[in-house]
Amino acid sequence: MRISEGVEWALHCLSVLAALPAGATLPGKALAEFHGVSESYLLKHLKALVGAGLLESVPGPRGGYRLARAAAAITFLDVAQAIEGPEPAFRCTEIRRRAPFGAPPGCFRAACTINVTMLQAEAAWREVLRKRTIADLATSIATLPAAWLRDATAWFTPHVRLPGA
Amino acid sequence: MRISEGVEWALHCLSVLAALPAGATLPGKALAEFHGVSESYLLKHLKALVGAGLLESVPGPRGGYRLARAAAAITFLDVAQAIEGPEPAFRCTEIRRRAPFGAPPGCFRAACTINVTMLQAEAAWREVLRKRTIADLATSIATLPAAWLRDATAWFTPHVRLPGA
DNA sequence: GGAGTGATACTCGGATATCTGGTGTCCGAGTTTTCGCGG
DNA sequence: CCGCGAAAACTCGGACACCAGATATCCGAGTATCACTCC
Repeated sequence: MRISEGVEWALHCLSVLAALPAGATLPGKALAEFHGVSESYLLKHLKALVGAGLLESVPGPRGGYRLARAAAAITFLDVAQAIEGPEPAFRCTEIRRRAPFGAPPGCFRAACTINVTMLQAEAAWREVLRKRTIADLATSIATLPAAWLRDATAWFTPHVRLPGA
Repeated sequence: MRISEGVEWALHCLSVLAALPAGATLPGKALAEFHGVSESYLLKHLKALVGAGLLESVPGPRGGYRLARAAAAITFLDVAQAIEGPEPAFRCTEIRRRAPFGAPPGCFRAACTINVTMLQAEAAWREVLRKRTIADLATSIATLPAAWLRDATAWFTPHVRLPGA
């Protein structure tokens, strides 16, 4: 079991976008350079976020990405499912039905206990992620040293495209 | 994110072994045939369970596998970690440190909130699996139709090796 | 000086390679059984 | 009839291919900007 690092990238990018003025866009190139990752590959993940309705993309010069809705309305679960897909991690293949002798009809009408348990565990996992939003990340970023926040703001400013300008 | 189907196979095999008389062994060939899966590949997973201390293997004719401890003392979590490995599914790569401008020393002393949250979600996942044991599977199997249980017992009997015999 | 127009530069989007890890298979090491032989 | 021993059969264990999905990259479509020309 392994979670794609695209989830980590997406969460960091969303936290950056949440710190921008309302409506402002930031190109993927800036996001990639800031995080020290491949721009081309990051775009692949950002595209998934656009498809999931978490981001909006603006084409052309002065374009980029911006949040599609309020940061408080974007949960970690939304991001994880946008990147990893909605399917559960555990998929029951019903091997109990493959016994070499026949089974009476309706024998396995009840759901497989193994499957039920694994899905319960995943539900607990999702429940934790559903309670955390991108807005929570913004508050935690505010606790970083003021010097770093100033440097970060200075670095981002030339790349930010304000809506009215 | 995807859980190896080896976890499903292992859980089903353990539930079968838990239904045998105490100390009896069952060869991997019978387990594979019963579940309709590749014997060679199943052995790979059973070997992992032996390495994790959940199963004991007996070599030679009249050999096979048996539980290393009581079914009630083997949790779903033990099985999942034996197959998937102990590492967390989410691995923080600390991309926040890669900003193109320097960071003051000790700037990121606090743990990354993203990492903390993802690990909390995994902890919730593990907590559910820690509460379920192989013994729980045995009780759920008892609810299957009596006809099927009789057929299953009849099919397994020639393959079971009792400890004293 | 202002409007129109073309070229330009920059953006995202999709199609295409590469690579790691799970999946599947094979052959070898070890042990118990079994059969044959001798006493 | 009983004990001994070698061969055989069956088991697990580890090493070797194969394949799907994640990773990484490149090129093309689209749009706002900018410069230039003309009125």
